[in-house]
Amino acid sequence: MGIPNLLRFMKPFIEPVHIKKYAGQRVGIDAYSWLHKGAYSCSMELCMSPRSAGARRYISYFMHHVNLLRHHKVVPVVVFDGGSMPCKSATDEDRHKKRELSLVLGKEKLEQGNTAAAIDLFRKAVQITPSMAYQLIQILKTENVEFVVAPYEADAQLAYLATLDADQGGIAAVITEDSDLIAYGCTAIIFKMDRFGNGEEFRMEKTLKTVKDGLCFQDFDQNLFTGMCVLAGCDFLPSVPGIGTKRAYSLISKHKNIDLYCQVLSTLKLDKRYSMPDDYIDSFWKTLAVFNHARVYDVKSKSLKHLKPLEERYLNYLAGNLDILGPALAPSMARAIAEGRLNPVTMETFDEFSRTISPVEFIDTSALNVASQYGSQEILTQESTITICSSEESRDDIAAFVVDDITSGEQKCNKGVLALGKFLPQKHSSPAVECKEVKPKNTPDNNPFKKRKLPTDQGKVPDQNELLIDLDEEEAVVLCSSLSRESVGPAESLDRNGVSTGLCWPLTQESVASIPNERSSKRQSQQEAIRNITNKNKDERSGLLKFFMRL
DNA sequence: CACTATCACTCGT
DNA sequence: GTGATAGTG
Repeated sequence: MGIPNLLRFMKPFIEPVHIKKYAGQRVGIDAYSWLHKGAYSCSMELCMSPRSAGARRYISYFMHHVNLLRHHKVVPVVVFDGGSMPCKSATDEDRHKKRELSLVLGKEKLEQGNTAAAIDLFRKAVQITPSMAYQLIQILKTENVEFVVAPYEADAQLAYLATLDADQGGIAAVITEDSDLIAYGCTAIIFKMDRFGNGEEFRMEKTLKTVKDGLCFQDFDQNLFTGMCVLAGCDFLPSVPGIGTKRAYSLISKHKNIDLYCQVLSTLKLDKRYSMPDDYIDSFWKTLAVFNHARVYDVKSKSLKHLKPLEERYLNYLAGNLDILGPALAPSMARAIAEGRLNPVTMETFDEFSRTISPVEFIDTSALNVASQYGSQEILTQESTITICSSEESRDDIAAFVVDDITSGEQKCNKGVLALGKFLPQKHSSPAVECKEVKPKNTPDNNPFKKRKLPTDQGKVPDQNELLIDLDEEEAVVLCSSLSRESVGPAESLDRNGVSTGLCWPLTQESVASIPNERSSKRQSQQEAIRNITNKNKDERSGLLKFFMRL
């Protein structure tokens, strides 16, 4: 991914940094890198049962890092990838095939009972899908975290934002794992940020000024620097075999101050050592054009723009074939994509039924995930249905682990058990069967109106260890606020052996309060109305559903 | 000899 | 992503 070896090559110019350096400033986040790392923790679930609550742990991972930034008074701006670039399709396909292969092999290993090998393969098989991004976006919205979906590459969008002033929506730095940001000429990049906020910082101006370890970019400008990156090979264009970062650097160094690369390239072409594809020079120019002028979304004008204004020489060169910078999009489309309403890959609106995660769920998983580390019980939540897999205790004893334990740092299990009796669903005689019938056939089973798996569910042997509790949002909020104490700061989370696994952020009262209250009553009327329209035709139903879903 | 390509291994989750 | 090593000009 990115430019091979570039980070290693740039090591002399990369320094340790802590995120608090950016306190009070806006910092861009390459969503893909955190989504990918987060997906590591639930790769098996994502592969085998993507609709399960466990398959959403990546969201907790992501929000943990968002909260880390907010804790240090850094304003996160999350940037998602949009559509894929035409010129990258070869690389994309390649990766996709490898993932599918891993998935098949992983399933095989699982059948053979080799779980360890299966998990390993599932990790290689995880894909970050637009749907995963969409689900995260719903959480970001409720948490008031700014985000934007890039029309194409998130990297280009981030590099663009880094050129803007903060009051214009700009960002002071970018957090990513992708060295492409360097090629895009991003001014400040934080790589390898861990869960404590420590990372490694690259600054472009500094790099272009400093001489270190025999490396000198003083005669480089941004364009030369990007040219070097392209020569070394990137996702859009593989390098000429035998050329890596070092030779790319020395090639550009030798020809420095020569504003055209043609000489560099013709030297390369004449060099018998290397076999350069005939169309390499052509591709090189196009690739350089992408890194300089890729299409990005401009929040202010709510339309597409170029990363850097198009220079005339590119205009001539590309001969009107600007699609390689990302095909143009109508402003309305670009906006719908940027705001997360339109799937940038399929260009279809996201199915409203697939908005799966209510703020309630996030709160629960955030607080309870940590809590669950104190005991063997697994706590799953899904929508406002809170699933608690517990031991054989009676209903009233079913306990959510209380966050108090964690925040006080005590390593006790089940201390401060919260009796859930009062939240039990008796008053919701809301029959599961009715809800099930209302559900349109093609709706993903993770929609808010999905079947409620009750222990008494017909046709299914109830699992004695599984108890599902139906909460409406108001109740859930009460539950959550008692779980997450007021003004809880980051707390250390410990594993079963008492070893620190990092910090956690149970949501604060403030955060809980930010959930609009009217939602709960709306939701009740929703459910009621839905039940009443069981017999109406599908169109009418889906229209009504859509109406009620507009929260 | 310097460099790239490729492998196995590690980390965090 | 890193480090070790084999292969190359």
